[in-house]
Amino acid sequence: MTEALTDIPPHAFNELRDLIIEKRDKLPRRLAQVAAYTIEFPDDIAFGTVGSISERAAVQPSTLVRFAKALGYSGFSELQAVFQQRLRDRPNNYEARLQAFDEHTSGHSPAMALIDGFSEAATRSVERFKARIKPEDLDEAARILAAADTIYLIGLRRSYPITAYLSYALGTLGIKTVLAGSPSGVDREILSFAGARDAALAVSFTPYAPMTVEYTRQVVGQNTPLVAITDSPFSPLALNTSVWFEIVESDFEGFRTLAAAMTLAAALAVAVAERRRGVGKQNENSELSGR
Amino acid sequence: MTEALTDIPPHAFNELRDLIIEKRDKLPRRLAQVAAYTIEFPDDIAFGTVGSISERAAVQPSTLVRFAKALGYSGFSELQAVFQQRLRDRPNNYEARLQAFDEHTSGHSPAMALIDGFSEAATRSVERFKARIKPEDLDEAARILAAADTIYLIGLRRSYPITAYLSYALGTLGIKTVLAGSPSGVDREILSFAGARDAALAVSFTPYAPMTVEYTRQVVGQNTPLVAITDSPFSPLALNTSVWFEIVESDFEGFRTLAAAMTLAAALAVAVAERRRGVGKQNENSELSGR
DNA sequence: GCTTGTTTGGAACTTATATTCCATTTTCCT
DNA sequence: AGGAAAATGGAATATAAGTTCCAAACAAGC
Repeated sequence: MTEALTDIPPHAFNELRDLIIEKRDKLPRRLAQVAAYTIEFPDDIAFGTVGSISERAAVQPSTLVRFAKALGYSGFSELQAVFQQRLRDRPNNYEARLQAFDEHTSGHSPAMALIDGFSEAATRSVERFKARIKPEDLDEAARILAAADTIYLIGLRRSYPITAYLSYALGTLGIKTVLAGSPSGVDREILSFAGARDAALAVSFTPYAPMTVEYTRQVVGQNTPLVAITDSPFSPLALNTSVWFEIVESDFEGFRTLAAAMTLAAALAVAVAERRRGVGKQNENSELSGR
Repeated sequence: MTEALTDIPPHAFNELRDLIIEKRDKLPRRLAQVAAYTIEFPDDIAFGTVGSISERAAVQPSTLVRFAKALGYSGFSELQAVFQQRLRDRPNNYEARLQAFDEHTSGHSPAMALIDGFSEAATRSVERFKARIKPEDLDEAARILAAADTIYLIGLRRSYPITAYLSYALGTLGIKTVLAGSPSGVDREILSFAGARDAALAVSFTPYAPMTVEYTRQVVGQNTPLVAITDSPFSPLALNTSVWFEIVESDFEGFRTLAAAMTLAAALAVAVAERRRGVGKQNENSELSGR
């Protein structure tokens, strides 16, 4: 019988492709025929039905199922999901054409230079952040914040959008936050309520806003655990801090974006929520179930 | 019965997209909802089943069939074929695919999975934004905002960090702004001062905060020029707007980042500042230069 | 050339998918 | 407000799909 020849079949298209090419010679005639067809017309595998594909590949429908099983999948649908995943969320024809259009109509305009510059700065910032972050820091920060009764968010000026976003994101996740630094301006009184059972998250970049530093000292003095997001190990926020993240944003024309800090904020919010929810379910990557 | 409104439905995705956008306003509520979903998640239409799509779009399966028929197709499958065709026979940007898969399979710890996921979402958002933006829109927006006496910034909830950032960035560039949507909450009175010589910038994403829509109507009613940042041509902000930007942020585990919107905000701030400086130099006795 | 194990074709079966239909709700007009 | 028309939700139905099964064909070893 044509049993599964593989332990775990690949999820990624590239691996599957390599597997098919490698197995090709060892497969019986009809299955090899299918293998060739899948390599030559991957789009057809992604969109067709067992009936339509088998017709075009000149085999029986059952042969397609056998082929999938020979590769270790439970059936044809599972194999097909890999071919579909390859086409999802990719830049498509429509967008590619738009892009081409934009590039040759006004690729050199001053406006486009700004867009390009800031886009590149954002992408670089995010990439560097990803490369440098220590996952255990994220875990630790999530632990601290998840254990907090209330999370006090401290951020002024350029950092304020970050804390504002965290306030929103954590709020939608059902986590209580207090946002300092808003134009209302009664921050010190608000922060005086922070205690050991709460936690604070402070964000500040060079040049550090004196208020942020002062507020941070205050809450630390009240024995409130602190998580900091800043841009240098020498930042005043990095001292007396339970855990801190270093975020260095690339700049363009002297302006720094917030892309990396925002990315960290989003990840942090979800990490906290997941931890609160208990260990919850692991992120199942079973988005492949379609059809 | 919802009869076919069209003679022959389009075969090409671009035509279909235009048709949907055009028809959108004339369609009943649920069908309009489907219209918005098809524009926002075309890949899902291409690959999903009636059941899965209807679930994610929060409508009944029958509504999808009705939608297809309202557009002139014989059924949903015929409509779906157009969405599939769009993804077929694409140019082989094989490198991009390889890269995407490598990134997708990298992270191992749950924390790193979050970082990777949001980083990828941020990068994708920025790339897509860069590909789709029309530089002349940026020029036009900069012209409007540079000519303004005061710039009124309207953004609530998820959009608030964007306007908060703009408030900071424009402020450091010496441009007068008023930020609505802050927790202080006296927005309507503040916005009532906006006039024809000012300008407003509104930011809102699905689900549109009713307050944002209301504020926007108010300032437009006061003849204040409006620049909007939103996520769909169907957004209430895209109507009655001098110029608007479409920002579609990729999501990860249902959470959207702000990377693309922030990038646009940064570019916009600098573009406005540059234009002001330029105008000031060119005609020094201009009434616009004063501030 | 016979036997054994594998492969293949095609029909039967089972699952799930798209579509239709109808009762109910909502909207719009008088 | 009252009534007609349109729209909606949800179950029922018909269709199509994927999968399994078995007999026939084939290949390999004795």
